[in-house]
This record gives sequence, C-alpha cells and structure tokens, in this order.
Amino acid sequence: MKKITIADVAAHAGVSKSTVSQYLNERYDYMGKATKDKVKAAIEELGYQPNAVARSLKQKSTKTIGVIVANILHTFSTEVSRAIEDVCNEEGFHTIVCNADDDPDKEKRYIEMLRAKQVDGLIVFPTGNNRDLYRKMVEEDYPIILLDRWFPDIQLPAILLENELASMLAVDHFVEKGYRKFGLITTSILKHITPRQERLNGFEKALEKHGLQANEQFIRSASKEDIQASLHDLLQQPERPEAILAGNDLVLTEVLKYVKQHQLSIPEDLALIGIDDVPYASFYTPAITTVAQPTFKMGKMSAEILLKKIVKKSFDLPDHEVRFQPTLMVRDSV
Amino acid sequence: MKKITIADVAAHAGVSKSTVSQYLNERYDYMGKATKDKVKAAIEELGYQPNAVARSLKQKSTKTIGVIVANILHTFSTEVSRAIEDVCNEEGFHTIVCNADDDPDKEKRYIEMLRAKQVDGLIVFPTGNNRDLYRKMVEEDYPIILLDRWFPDIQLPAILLENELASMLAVDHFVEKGYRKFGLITTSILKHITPRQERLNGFEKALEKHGLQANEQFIRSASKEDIQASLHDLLQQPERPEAILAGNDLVLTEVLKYVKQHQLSIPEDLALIGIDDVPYASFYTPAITTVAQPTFKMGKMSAEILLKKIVKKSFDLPDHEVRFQPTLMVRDSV
DNA sequence: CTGAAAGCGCTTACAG
DNA sequence: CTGAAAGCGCTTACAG
Repeated sequence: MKKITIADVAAHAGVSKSTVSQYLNERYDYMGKATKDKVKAAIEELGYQPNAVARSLKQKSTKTIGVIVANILHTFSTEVSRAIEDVCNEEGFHTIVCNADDDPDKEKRYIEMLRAKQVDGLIVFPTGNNRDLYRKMVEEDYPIILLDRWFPDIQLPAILLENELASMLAVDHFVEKGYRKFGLITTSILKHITPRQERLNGFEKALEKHGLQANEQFIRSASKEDIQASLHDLLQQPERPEAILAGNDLVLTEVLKYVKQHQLSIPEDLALIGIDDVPYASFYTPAITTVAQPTFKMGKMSAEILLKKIVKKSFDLPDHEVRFQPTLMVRDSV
Repeated sequence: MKKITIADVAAHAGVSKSTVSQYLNERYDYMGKATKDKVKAAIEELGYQPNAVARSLKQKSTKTIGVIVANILHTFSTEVSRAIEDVCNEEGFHTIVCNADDDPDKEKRYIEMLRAKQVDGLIVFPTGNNRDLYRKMVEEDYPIILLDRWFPDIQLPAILLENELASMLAVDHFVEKGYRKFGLITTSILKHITPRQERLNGFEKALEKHGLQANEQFIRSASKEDIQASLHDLLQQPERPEAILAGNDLVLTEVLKYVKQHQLSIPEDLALIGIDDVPYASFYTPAITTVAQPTFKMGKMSAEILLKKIVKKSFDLPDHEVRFQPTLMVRDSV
C-alpha cells in the first residue's frame, strides 16, 4: 500500500505538482475550471491525503501547540487544558498535552521535545525551576504563556488566579459564620509555587484584617501522603481550629477521607472550604463550600492570546500577569 | 533569531552534514574521536536543536500516536489515556489525545487530521459510526487499536471490559444483600454502543440466573440531561425498584444529585451500585459500592501492543477482542 | 573514516 | 493560466 503523494495526483490528472498544490491550498485565482475538475477527480480517485509533515517542514508551522501541565491530577489542569483544546480546535490547531508530574526535569525534557517537534507555541504550568530555559525563550521571543504559576522577574505573559483573594473569600465566609479559629492546609510549600504561596499570604492577610491572630501551628503544608497525618496532629492541638481551608482539590480529598474515617461531622465538628470547585462538591453530603476558579475562562484566554501571537507575529503578548477572580460557592460545609 | 540547522553545525565544526547526522544518531562505528569532539562542541556552542519535523519526513515516522476518546468526560477515558501516555512516554513516543465528544463527524475529522499528521498509529474509542473508515484502515494494515467499544464484524484488535460480567457482579451483590427489585439506568442505548448494550444484556442474564423477572419499566436509558427525570419517573412506579445499577460514572453522578435533592437515604431508600470506580467513591457518604474497570491495565495493554506493532511491522496485532475483568468494590451503598 | 548527492513530500517565487 | 526549479532540514546508501 504505497502512499499516494502529490506527484501521483499530478501525474494522474495530467498537470504539474504546483497546480495540485495550488488547488489544495485553495488558490484558485487563475485556475481554469477544467484544471480544477481534473485535479479534484484525481484526488478522489486516488484517495489522496496530504502529508502534513512535509507541509510543516516547508511552511515552518505545525499548527500545533504544546501544553505542559505541572500535575494532571488537579481538576484545574484538566479543565483548563480542555478549554485550551476547544479554542485550538476551532482555530484548526492541534494540542499536545504533557504532564510534568511536578518534576522539573520532566518539564525540561517536554519543552525540548515539543520544540524539537516544532510546535508553534507553548502554554505551561511551570514547576518553578528551569528559569534559565524560560529566560532563553523570552530572548528568542518564542510564543509562550505561563498558567497558574509564574516568575515575577521573568517578562512572560501569565494567566493567574487572584490567589490572595481566594483565601480571603474563604476566611471572610468563616468569620461571617462565626468561626474564629481556622487552619490552612496546602500541599508542600517548599518550592515557592505561586498559588500556594499566595494563598498562604492571603490567608494571613485576611486574619489580620479581621483582627485575628495567626497561629503558626494552624498552618500546615505537607505532601499528599502526609496530609492526613498532619491534619490529625493539627486536630490534637489544645486550641484546635474549628474550620479548615483546603488549599486545593487534592488537599480537600485527603481532608474528606480523614473526616470520614474519623466519623467527624461537617460542619459541626469541623467546618470546611476547599479552593477548586471539585465536580462532586454540589452533591456531596454535606455539599461542600468551595472557592471556584474560572478554569474555562483562564484556559480560553491563554489559548486565544497564544494563537493570536502565533498567527500575527507583530501582536505583542502582555509581558505581565493577568489575574482572574475566584468565586465563593456557598454550600453546606461551613 | 535564525534557527540553527545541521548545516550550520557542520560548517562550524568543519565537517559534512552527513557526519553531524551520524553523530546525532549515535552511529559512532567509524567516527574518529576528534571528529566526535568537534561536532559535540559545535552543537553546544550553537545551541543546536534538531528539527523533528524534517527527521520525520525522511524517516516516515513521527514517533507519535493519536488517541481519540469518544467522550473525555468519563473518568474511564482520562484514566485510560493517562496509562497510554505513560507507556508511550517510556518508549519515547508522543501522544495526541482528541475528544470526539460522541460525535462521529468529529471522530472522522480527527482520524483524518491525525493521519495527515502522519501519526504512527491510533488508539480509538469509536463512536460507533464510520465503519467504512475503519474497514479501509484494516485493508491498509494501518496500526490501530479499538478501546472500550468495538465492531464485532471488523477484524480489528479491541480492548474491552467483560461488560456482561460487570452487570452480573452488581446484580449478584444486590441479590446477596436481599434485594429483589432493581433497575438499570444507562446513557442512551440507541447507538448500540458496546458497553451499554453488553451491560444491559448482562443485567438481564443475571436476573434470569437468579430466577427474577425483568421488569421492562425498570430498565431506563436516557441522555445525561434526562436521567434525573427518568429516575424520578422510575421511582414513581407502583412496584418501584429498591436498588439501582448506574451504567457508568456520568449516570451515577446524576443519580446522586437526584438522591440528594430528594433527600433519600442510601441504601435505606435506594441501594446503589455504579459501574466505574469514581475517585470519590471511597470517601462519599455513604461510601459507594462500585464495579471497577482495570483502566490502567487496559490503557497499558493497548499502548504496548500498538507500539509493538509500530516498531516491529511483522508483529501481528490480535484480530479479535481482549477482555478485561471488572472487580466489585464492596462499600456501603448496598 | 568522511563527504557528495539524492530524496522524503510538500510550497512558492518566478518564468512564460 | 500553468509548470520547472529550488528549497524546507534532515537521513542514508554509496563512493572513495
């Protein structure tokens, strides 16, 4: 089963390769009706399918973008990348999604692989390392957008949540409901990952605003595996918190597992808010109050400006961050 | 910022392009140490990155496979595609995942786009139409694996769940727990989609096995939007079922929403089993009894045999279906 | 041990 | 209105 090429079509139709190519690219300006028909017939008879690889080589565009998420396990990542795919799809672009698995080396390898494949641009949720790599891409003016996390000192467009506000919305709500002692649990903060750091800052600022004292013991950061132990320890404290803010969906899951296992009642024994509006929040019992990120909008915007930059070289991407507003979804866990 | 090509490296190192290419492909057999070092240095100095598109054109292999899922909203799809990506990643292959959104036209367009992009093979969850397209690919001996669904009359390898057994496990468990009247809800059965049809068959066979009479009124199939209404109607029946088997994760979600809204107690008012071990099953209250699919194993196997076929042309893919066993996860909803 | 040349399947500027 | 030719950035069989 030999592959049919443009040369076969040309021969079959009795025209030149150029003409077939013109036809394929819909440059009909000077093409005679008869020629057009001949080519069309030849393509159909032979079942010809153009080779996009050859085309890309010549055109220096693959009509493909790469997206590298830091960790695909977050619903945030899957929702955002779905939005990105939708936009790309409408514009005739393909998407290759890679999962860096929170590993900077993997991230680096993916960036290199994707660039070797000549993707036209990149949307990445950076792990936090590889700063030099990003700096180099800025210099090259390579089309790239950061998502969820950023480097304040590297001039790259970034689409971020107003993370401090996310924590503040939660704290305000706790306070409004009469709680005064609350804890924050995040996944490891060590790596100075933007949202974790900012959510922590927002949490502390909100306490201050309400004239409450931050108890350092009530702020925990642990790896996914250690969250339950950390929470357990936290709840054994003499002045234990009555309410917990879960820094992301993965933390929330662990908290809910713990709560179930220890047969605590929400919100009686422990009030709870999660950042990230998990899919089951509305039909969980009790329905879980969350702070929702506008995942769809964030994905949409990053894809839109990236594609704009790709299509129109002169378009300048914003060289700073763009912030999106979180929304409190009031339900029954507080 | 001009792209550095192999010609630049060759010039810089004072050797020919062939030699640089040999070096890149690690064909060191006859290469002098001095040459090797020169080339290495030139590559580093220039920051040369090979162009995979050019390479693919020549080698007629993109080291990329396409996967088209029927509907990405199912956790099954995301889990399986994650397993596929893992395997591919280990073997140095890339994956482009597309979502057909249950739309045969979209499926067709994706297949054509991916083939135009010269992917080396395809794993697809077929929507059910496009039979001719699949037949043609069989004729061409194009590497393709079907997943979750298949065409019994088209000789294509397919990785499937033992769907009848999935229903039977559920029914057996209901019976064991003393239930005698149960319903089955699936998403639309109209299109004769393999798992839905087979789960229905399994359900009916299981009833028969237990000497129970199938009540046609208790078997419902509706679009996602209509499930709650359908369930409502079902529960208004005079002889209403005491237990429900949700045919997949999306159905389960709708049932849980309904249950919550109508303040029913599980399992007292309604016992429940869902096919697909949803992530929240274990920490939902009550913890939900499910029938789990070995999603990881299924994805792994499809990727493995596909890659084997791609790498070793002579390897013959199975020309029939391979079935995987479901597992009952006993929890508290029955 | 290394290089010149052909070729992968397209597109495009230019000639006629 | 259409075609011949060059070229995109690689790889590879072959010559030396």
